[in-house]
Amino acid sequence: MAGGDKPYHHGNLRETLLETAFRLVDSDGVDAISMRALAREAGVSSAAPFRHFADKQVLLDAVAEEAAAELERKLDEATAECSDALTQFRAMTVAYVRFAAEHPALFDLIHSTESVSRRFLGEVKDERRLKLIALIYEGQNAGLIPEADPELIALTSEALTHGLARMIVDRHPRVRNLSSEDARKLALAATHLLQTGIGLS
Amino acid sequence: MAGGDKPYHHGNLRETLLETAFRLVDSDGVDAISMRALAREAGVSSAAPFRHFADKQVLLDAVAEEAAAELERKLDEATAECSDALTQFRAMTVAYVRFAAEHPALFDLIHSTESVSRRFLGEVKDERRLKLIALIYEGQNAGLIPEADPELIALTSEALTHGLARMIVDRHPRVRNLSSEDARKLALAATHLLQTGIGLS
DNA sequence: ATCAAGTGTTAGCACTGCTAACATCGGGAT
DNA sequence: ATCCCGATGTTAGCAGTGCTAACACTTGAT
Repeated sequence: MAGGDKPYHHGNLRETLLETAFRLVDSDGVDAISMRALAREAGVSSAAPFRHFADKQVLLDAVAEEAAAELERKLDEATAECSDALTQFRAMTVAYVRFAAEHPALFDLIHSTESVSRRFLGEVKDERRLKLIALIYEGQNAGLIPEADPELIALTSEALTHGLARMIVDRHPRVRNLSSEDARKLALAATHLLQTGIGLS
Repeated sequence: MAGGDKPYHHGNLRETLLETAFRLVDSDGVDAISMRALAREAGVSSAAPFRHFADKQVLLDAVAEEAAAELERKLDEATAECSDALTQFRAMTVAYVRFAAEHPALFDLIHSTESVSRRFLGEVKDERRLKLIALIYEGQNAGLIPEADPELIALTSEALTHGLARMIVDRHPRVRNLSSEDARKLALAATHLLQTGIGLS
């Protein structure tokens, strides 16, 4: 058999496109991808991708979803080995900032993709927020945390984490060119400071 | 004279393009602008804009610069009527978040434009950070603020502010569909919480 | 008056997202 | 076994994009 003759049907174009797009976004940013280029890369005609993704945005949504899942996995890994809730929270913050530092384009895509942002941040992260709020209640009952609205305290923590991550992604001068190890230290220091301030420790 | 005959030269194409682009980004987002559309809008041929802006990115840089200046103006206005440094800091935070809530696309553009981000955040905001750090030193000398690295404390405050703004721009579920009045309250509450925690008040 | 610089024009290239019409394959009902 | 139909591929082409080259007009300094 002359092995070179590829079959009429690709086999699993959808996943191939998704993986290629994921890699490309991660390395070169979201603007670097084009349907036609993806098609070429997969050795397929320029119209083929549209059999699997209604339009470019749908493809990007799918990539964002994948990226969100990856982030989620990293967060799970990070918290898995922590015993108490407080250390879990710290580990999560560090992992979040670290992901942003290591995959800025993916991080950006996740948050700029309306549908995914809604689903991921809405559903998945809600249980984490509930955990956090539970922890805050706990702390308040023990008299360790001031009697401010727990939702507000949770939101403040999230804002700090997201802000740190964003400053890195946006290449804010103060935080530019940080190794992910530096990012880790910074996240740890900032959250520690916040927690010390708020009274978590 | 038959008034309709427009002259060969537009007169001030550059500024017209800039203004139109600014308005369009603000209302419809950065993806809504195209050189050709801007040219049409200005009643000029599609190649004309390139006499004034080497490429699209340069045009966007200029818009971002304008937006950054606008933000700066808002921050100045906000702090102008405040006496003590602490109230100034709070007002600045509120104004920053408010700008993000009211002009998400411009806010986004500012931070995604490498050159402007470097200049604006690097130069202009540096003096504000110095002010903030001075305030923190003051607080530490008076024993009101724990002896953590002032730079770190300043960075933490900035991260919180930027994070809040970003959560709004990114339409994070928790802060979605916020009126700018709500944004004001939220920013105030969060910074107050942070300051209370850190010991600024 | 002339000439160079500045600013506009047209035409066109290479690329993009996307669609329509047609081709091919594979698997389930007959 | 055959038919056929849906899934998935193809080619051709439209409208739009950023950008460039070659040319035209205007204006101000010499």
